[in-house]
Amino acid sequence: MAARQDVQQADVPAICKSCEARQDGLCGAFNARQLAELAKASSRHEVPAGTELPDDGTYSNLLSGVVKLTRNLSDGRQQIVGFHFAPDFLGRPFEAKKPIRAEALTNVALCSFPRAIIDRMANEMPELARLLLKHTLNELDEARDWMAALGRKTASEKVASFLLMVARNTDPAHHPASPISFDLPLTRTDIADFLGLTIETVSRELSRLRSDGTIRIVNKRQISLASMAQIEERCGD
Amino acid sequence: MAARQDVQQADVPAICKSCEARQDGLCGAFNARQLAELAKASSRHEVPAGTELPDDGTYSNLLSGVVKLTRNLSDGRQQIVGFHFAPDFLGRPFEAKKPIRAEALTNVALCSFPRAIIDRMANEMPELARLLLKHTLNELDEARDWMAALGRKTASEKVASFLLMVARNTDPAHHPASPISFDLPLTRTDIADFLGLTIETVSRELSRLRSDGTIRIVNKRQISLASMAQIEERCGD
DNA sequence: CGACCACTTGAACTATCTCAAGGACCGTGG
DNA sequence: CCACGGTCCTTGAGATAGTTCAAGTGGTCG
Repeated sequence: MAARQDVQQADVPAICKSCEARQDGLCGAFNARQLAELAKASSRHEVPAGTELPDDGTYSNLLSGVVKLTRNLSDGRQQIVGFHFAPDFLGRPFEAKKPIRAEALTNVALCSFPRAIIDRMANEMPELARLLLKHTLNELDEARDWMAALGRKTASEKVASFLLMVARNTDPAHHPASPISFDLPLTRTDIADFLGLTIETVSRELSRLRSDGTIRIVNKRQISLASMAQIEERCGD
Repeated sequence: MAARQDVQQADVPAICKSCEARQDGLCGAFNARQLAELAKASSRHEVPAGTELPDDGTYSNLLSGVVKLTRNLSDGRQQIVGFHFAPDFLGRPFEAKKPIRAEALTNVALCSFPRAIIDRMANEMPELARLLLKHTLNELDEARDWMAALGRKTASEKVASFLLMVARNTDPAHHPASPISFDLPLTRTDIADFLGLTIETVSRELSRLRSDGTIRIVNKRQISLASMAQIEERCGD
């Protein structure tokens, strides 16, 4: 077993060897042979912040950066319905009935595959199908968490919950009692569009959390928290 | 091809023959042999309105009735994060991180299977895995639609959108221009918990839609619409 | 330096909530 | 049959969280 692992390891394509997505992302499901096949069809590219990522039927590993997903009402009101942080996986087998736009919030690096390859592999590999399902269920759970936040939390709880989410994505293994600081990959407008608030309210609530001593605002985009646990108390759930 | 279909048809378990879920629900993916295997392990039962459906590791087809899914904040605030209408499919392979409660809103009939059987079949049948994924993606799209509604719609648009959703689930094939009437399977409290409003606001907005002439309130729980198209205009999207 | 952009802060406004009262319906028990 | 209490819903009046409008700060870039 250990030996077989080693052999496989040796055959892993060079481009995949250092790739984060092999551990936590989609590619963890593949063996060396499958990775080699995928690597042949994959293409790596980087896109600058602000670029819209067209829904062109490819699947991608998000190697670095942050992507937002938005739904728009007809008169221009906007709601961010989700984020992708590295090493998430983007793309889906079936079209959404109402369009959802994906846009890079930061510079983003992607490793993309044609849809057909993943779809075929999902047919052949139950564990890949299972992984895709698990991934989608996670997104569903997150969407439902935010439904509860949007429907039932106060502005202050929404902002705290948002900061906690970013902190968790910055360092998933962070100790709950120790301080942490991170850059917000979003403008106030994006935060407002995510939390269902106005930018003024977001700004005011951030100021309030600062005067509370719950957060420090280092540099508009850079926040530091005394601890995850402390902000968690403000989230209302 | 037609002949083979007939042979399969003949072997379909009696209990499945008249079942709605065979057409639109999960069981459409199975052939007669598979249905026979499933039917042996399945159990049909009915539960009265108000019953909590425990997350006991079974999967179920919802044969009739309506189920709500709720998330609660610690201080008792409640948000409904989704509904299941017949012939939806309930149950999931992986635990949610935060608990979600399912409760029957009306009397409900279920056809349940042990998780292990479905999970095994999903491993053996790529088209079942695909159906489960498609189903989950649909739920995700719906959750995101409601995120946009909760975050960005006015109270009046929320109520209109809710009525439209119920109307669509009552008769998915309904002509957009012709009148339709239906029973609300929810109390005002449930509607409020879904839309992130108070019951008073829900009541007032319903009254307003009635004086607008957009809806008729026949009997508190029974609503009739002049047309789907008309209510659609009030939804804001 | 000046213009611009993202952000903050203040003050007035408003959509929605809260609190309170009353109506309609329903089952229960006399 | 009616009286009773309970639940669900409606409506009104006042309170408030969050918005809107407006002014001002600070940083960045040409």
